[in-house]
Amino acid sequence: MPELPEVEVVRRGLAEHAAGRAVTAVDVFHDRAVRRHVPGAVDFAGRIVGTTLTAARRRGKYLWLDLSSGEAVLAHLGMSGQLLVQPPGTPDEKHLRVRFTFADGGPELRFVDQRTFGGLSVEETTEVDGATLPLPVAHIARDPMDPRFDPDAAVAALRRKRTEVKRALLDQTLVSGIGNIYADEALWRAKLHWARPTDKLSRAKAAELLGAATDVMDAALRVGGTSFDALYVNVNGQSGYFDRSLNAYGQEGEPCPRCGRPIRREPFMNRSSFSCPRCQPHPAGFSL
DNA sequence: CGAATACCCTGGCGGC
DNA sequence: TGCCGCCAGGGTATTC
Repeated sequence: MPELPEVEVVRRGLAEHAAGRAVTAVDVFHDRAVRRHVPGAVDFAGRIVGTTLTAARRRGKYLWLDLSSGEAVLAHLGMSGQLLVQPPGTPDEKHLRVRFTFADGGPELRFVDQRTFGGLSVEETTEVDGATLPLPVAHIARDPMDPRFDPDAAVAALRRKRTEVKRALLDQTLVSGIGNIYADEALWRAKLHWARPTDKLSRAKAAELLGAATDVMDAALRVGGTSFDALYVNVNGQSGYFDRSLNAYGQEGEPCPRCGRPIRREPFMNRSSFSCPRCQPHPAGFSL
């Protein structure tokens, strides 16, 4: 699933292959892909055609292309969204939702999304704490790769919560970019069980956890960055090659790389959480 | 008001 | 072999 490192790979691809190009046509093949664009698909296309894509930007898992009109095309990949750069004439992907065609006659930009949790919209931008953001992103916190990310403020925000630590890690208004995969990897590195109460974490432990999340996403970006080529803006919305480096996520029954005990899987928020029973013991009073 | 839950989707895959 | 049901899960609206 695309989390921060995967979305950053896509952003870099767009910066290289889409920025600076003038759009001559936008075709929407599935209305659900633009459902967040309230005025509808025709308005969506009309606001983009005739403009030039001027830059590719990102905050957390949100991605957007600045338009020469002053608006921005906002994208969220959801679970299965891809942005692909494809030569004209390439057969349509089975789940092709939106196609951008350019004045230079070069490669098309295609939004492909099997499960349609992702989508595109054209948005106005606003200033928030010195950053220019599309309106729906205004409430999203800076992510750990943001040059102006404030680790101390993030630690304080995390510890102010009255909830389980993994819920807080996934809360995009505290720190953005972390999803289920990197949350489990960060918790494993910090030797914390996902149900530990946030407000009982020491400042140092919370800082260690956020540092671990930052490190694991940095490592994933370095690996994911090697696996896209000129045609594909991203890596199929998957984790790139980083899945080979996962210590906990998806590793149920596999030995913990640190202590050898089999990794367990527990239900969490209608999905799964993976942890080591020895390195990440249940908090006091925990029961499933 | 903050926290927790429901819901939106589709296809791959395990099991029978 | 075919089909049923489970599972993946981020963000937002709704409920508690």
